[in-house]
Amino acid sequence: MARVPSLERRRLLVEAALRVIARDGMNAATTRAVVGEANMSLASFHYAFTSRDEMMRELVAHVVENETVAAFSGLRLGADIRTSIRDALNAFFEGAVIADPEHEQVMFEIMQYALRTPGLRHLAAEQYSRYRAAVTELLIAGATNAGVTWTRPVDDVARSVLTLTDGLTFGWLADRDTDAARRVIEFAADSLSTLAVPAPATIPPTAHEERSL
Amino acid sequence: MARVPSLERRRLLVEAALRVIARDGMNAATTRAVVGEANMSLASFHYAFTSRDEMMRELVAHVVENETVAAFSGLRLGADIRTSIRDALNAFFEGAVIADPEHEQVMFEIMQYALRTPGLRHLAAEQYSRYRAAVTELLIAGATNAGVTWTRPVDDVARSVLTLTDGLTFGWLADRDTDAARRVIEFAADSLSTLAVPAPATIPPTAHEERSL
DNA sequence: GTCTATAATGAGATAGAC
DNA sequence: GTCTATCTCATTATAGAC
Repeated sequence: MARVPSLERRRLLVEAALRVIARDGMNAATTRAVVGEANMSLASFHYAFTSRDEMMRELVAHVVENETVAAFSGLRLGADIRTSIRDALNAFFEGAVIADPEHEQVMFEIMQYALRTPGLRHLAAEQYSRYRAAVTELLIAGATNAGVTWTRPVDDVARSVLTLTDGLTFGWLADRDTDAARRVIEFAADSLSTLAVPAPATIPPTAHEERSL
Repeated sequence: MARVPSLERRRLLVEAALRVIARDGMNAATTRAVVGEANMSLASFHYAFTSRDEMMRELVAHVVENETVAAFSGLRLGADIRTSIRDALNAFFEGAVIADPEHEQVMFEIMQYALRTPGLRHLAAEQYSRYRAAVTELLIAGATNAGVTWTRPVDDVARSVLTLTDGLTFGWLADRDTDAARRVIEFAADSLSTLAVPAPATIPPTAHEERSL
């Protein structure tokens, strides 16, 4: 592989590493396995990165930066909040968890690697925070569509959503009981929809109220 | 260390390995690190186990066999189901997660190791099933105490409990936001208590009903 | 800029003395 | 049964030829 710019090489190596990790786990992502997956020489690796640690740091940062909950994009929001939540949870479960279990497992493993690696702990928190932000956007859109408002701070609701989806994913990875997972989704949709109430008719602030600030 | 029976040695090594894993993670549990922790020679290790893999298998099996949700034992169940659930979740969170985060992280890591290791996948499912069984017992006791019954199969309720506790633990490990976790616990207690309804007065089966079977 | 060859380290496992 | 010494192998990293 001749004349590949170094930055491009770094990207190719990180992506190869992610494939190796998805296939065989974090431990299997040795430098040799990664360069093999990328069809590069060992020397090319050390030309692009000074060490395996440096590549792993970049890999974690890359995931934190680029990972989004793809299953949620293009979701059609219904008029009923309970249905919207249920559809979104099902889209996540069928489109992300069942369709690509390795990917979800990799996300768990990378999170744990970050938690175990000095200097990378903050990236775990950052990744979790990004997930929450993505869910928050969805919750706001869904509530607007359904004409409801959340009875608790939307970031708290988002954390409850993530609590449920993480636990759901983890449990399914453990025993692959798809039917049981679907029943948990119904429970989750019921629970989350109790946090929404019909929105009051939108009242523009009166002149008085505006002045009082 | 003289004249220690081999079975005892195996146990000592597995326990040493668990300490190493809690301190430094699964990858750090090399045979050398483990025998160092156990104050044994490398040769003693290979006298007790034929290989590191064999020890890891035994370690996973040991955890599956012996791990219980210690925080739940000695829990006082109240008359109100919502309060019982809330107390139990708080006992778990304060007594297990916050008091010993490494231990919870080890459980996640061992689960993942089992999922990644051919021949050990079934142990992941078994561990999850044991957890469910433990929670099921608690749910039955709690419902009896509070004079309620569950509106869904109690195993489904148990899975929902585990979904919430796993997700809660995972989220807290990610960003250590204890206040946010406490708010999730309130949400979880609310949600789970909607699955209970007052029990009908206990009616002993009539002679007719008994004969009809 | 890229690759071959190899150094340096640390891993799991084993032979054989005691 | 136990320990010392050693073997073999895979890993990360580097030096130097092209």
